Amino acid sequence: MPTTLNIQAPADFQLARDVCSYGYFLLAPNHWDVDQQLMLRVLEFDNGPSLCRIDQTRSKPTPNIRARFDRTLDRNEQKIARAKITRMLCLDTPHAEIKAFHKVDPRWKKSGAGRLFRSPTLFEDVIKTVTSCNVTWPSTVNMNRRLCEVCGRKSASGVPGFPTAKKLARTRVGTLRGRCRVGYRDQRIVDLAKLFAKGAIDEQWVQETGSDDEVFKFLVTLPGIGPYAAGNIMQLMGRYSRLALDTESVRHAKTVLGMTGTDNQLMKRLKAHYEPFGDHQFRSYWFELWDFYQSKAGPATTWRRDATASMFTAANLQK
DNA sequence: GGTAGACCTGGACGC
DNA sequence: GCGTCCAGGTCTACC
Repeated sequence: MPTTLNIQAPADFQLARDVCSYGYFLLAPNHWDVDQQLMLRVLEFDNGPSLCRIDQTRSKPTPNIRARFDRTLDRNEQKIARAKITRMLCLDTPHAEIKAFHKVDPRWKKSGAGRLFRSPTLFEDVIKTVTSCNVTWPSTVNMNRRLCEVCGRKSASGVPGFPTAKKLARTRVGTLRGRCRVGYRDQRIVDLAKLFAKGAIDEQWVQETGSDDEVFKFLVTLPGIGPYAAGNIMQLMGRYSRLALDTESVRHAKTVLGMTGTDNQLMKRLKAHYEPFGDHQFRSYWFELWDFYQSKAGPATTWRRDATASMFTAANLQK
């Protein structure tokens, strides 16, 4: 009998708002079902992947997350599934932390925004970040779809998941370039996968115990990870004290914040602008950017994965 | 420490 | 439909 898990969420958690809060919810193998307002994706286990449907029941006093799988999970798999879903949905971010953010930046108190969607594993977040560098959004969408189709294992339902570090560490660079169309990122992806697969990255230190400064310095030593990617990976680990500045930030500075100057000057002004938000500055920056996107394309909860590739071309954002 | 150029893909545009 | 241009972050070489 297929497994169903119930996971208690923090009192302020809202599935639609908190899933549709960061672009990775649109990248394969994630699939936001707009009509049913639920998340579908394959989760990876040692015994094989399983397609999971995640929705929310409004039980009291706190809402429940319901995860329905396409096969039976054993006890160990259930424990792993809970941990992965908790990471994706930031269920371990307590209401108190969100309230602290809203105290620093009250603009988001009414909507309750504060959690940012992420992947079930740090490895997937790192690879997704590499596929978002030096490329426009449609290419990022395609790279992730192809990585899953070419290298991911299929669940009982026939839907592929995201490839594991072990799998990508053994994948030929020619396959990544030729079939997944990742371009020059091929070798960097394999090198990163090898580091994760052999345990050369202390995930507990990176995610929990290291200081923000130490972790940032470490991340920029990894292949394919520069200052932007490191800042982005930091926020995906729940470390919001740094910005991840790219050309989108420059556009935001000009069009939304009304700043002027050269790109270098704008980067410095952006840092100064968000400095007062302290440990929450990435959140403040990101929800401003997210608001802009939603003003262009409607509520993120209505975005369909396959349509966003054309919605977020540079030309459309300039309009 | 700062800067220039290469890396690769795919969208936009002109013909 | 084809060819060309350009955007995008990281890395390396060079000053």
